[in-house]
Amino acid sequence: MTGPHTDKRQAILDTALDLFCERGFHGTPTSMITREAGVATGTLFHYFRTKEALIETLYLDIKGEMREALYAHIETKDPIRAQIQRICANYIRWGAENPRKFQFMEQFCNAPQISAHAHEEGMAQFTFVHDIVRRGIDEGVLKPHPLGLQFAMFGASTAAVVRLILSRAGREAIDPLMDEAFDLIWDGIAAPAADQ
Amino acid sequence: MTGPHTDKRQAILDTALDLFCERGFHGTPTSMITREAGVATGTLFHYFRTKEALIETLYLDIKGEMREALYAHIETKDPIRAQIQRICANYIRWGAENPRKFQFMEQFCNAPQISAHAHEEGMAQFTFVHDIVRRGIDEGVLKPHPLGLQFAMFGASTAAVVRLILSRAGREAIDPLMDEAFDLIWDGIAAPAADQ
DNA sequence: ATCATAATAGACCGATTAGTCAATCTACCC
DNA sequence: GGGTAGATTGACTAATCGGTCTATTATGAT
Repeated sequence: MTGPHTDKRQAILDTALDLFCERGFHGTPTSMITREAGVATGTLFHYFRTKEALIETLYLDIKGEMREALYAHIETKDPIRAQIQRICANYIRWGAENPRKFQFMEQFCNAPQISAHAHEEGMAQFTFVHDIVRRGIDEGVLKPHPLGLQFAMFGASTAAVVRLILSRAGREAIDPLMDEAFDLIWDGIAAPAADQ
Repeated sequence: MTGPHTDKRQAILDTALDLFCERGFHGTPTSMITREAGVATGTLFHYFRTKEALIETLYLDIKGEMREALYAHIETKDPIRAQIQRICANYIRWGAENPRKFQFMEQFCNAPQISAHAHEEGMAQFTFVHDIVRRGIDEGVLKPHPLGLQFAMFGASTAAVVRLILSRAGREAIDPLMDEAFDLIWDGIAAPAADQ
């Protein structure tokens, strides 16, 4: 799987991730990507038809990786609270361990440079979170507010915690902050009598 | 205040706001801005020294405007809960009524194209929110979590509500959603006994 | 009427861009 | 060793970019 083939392609993707984060899409010339990656300009366009195709591949790769991370150790049989806590912890840990990829998603998850089709495909990966929230509402564990509202607040709050952790960059352990954050989030979305 | 002077300068700012939102900073040529605004290239560089100066002016203008909106009808003597509800409502209404400006702030509030100095100056406008949250924690009305965590969650949740409203673009009244959203946010950050 | 200053215009310039292309290199099969 | 398909290269191009410059017009004070 790691031949001279995969190496250069991956070097281009890795370099592009860094540069797009730091300088934006149009702010990063393809010539800069290839120079930093140590390949020729032609090599980039051998693997990716256009610059847009490159960022779209990057976007879908990372979104898939993120989905895998969020989904880890989720047991459908567990109570809703435990499942949501798991997702929350998975998200925060993934973000803290992959700051570049987290930053990339924040910057480009609504960017016009990425086709609407890719945005849809990326979103579709997270229906399992939607389903869990819906079940929580149906079972009366979560407040009966609109699903979209609950989902949006849950996602936004968790992302905010990651941002906060990254801005303090390793100056404190993340585990206690993670638990405190879940308490805040849970109290917001859970029905009064149901939080254990 | 509205001479032929202010007109063209404002036309450039208005057009730049739209185009930067739709296409990003580097994705928007100055020539496109001037064409859409109906002025000559020279006129843009008469009012703004560089393209960066243009976006920085836009950024600080909007951030100031936003601060004014958030601060409206805040009475220091009111209870903390009422003040936070007011800010929350002000924010959501401003975002719903100024979708372009809201989108611009989301996209560029951490963008590298805007100087660190301008970012600082922009942030400094919102210390009054910080102060209210701190007072809430001191008085025991809000949970004793770290100020940064409380502040981040409050801001992120409110922004998420605006995003939700904008994505549904006028298909429902915003007032009920606004109240529901505040309930969620408040239950998350408030101390158990203190939500009234 | 005169003059100074600011507003406006758009042709123009050097630098930079995304993407091409013909040529070479590498790896592997027979 | 001969052949083939894919990987790799970097000089090259047509187009576009941010910004300059000079010229012209509008405004207003005296």
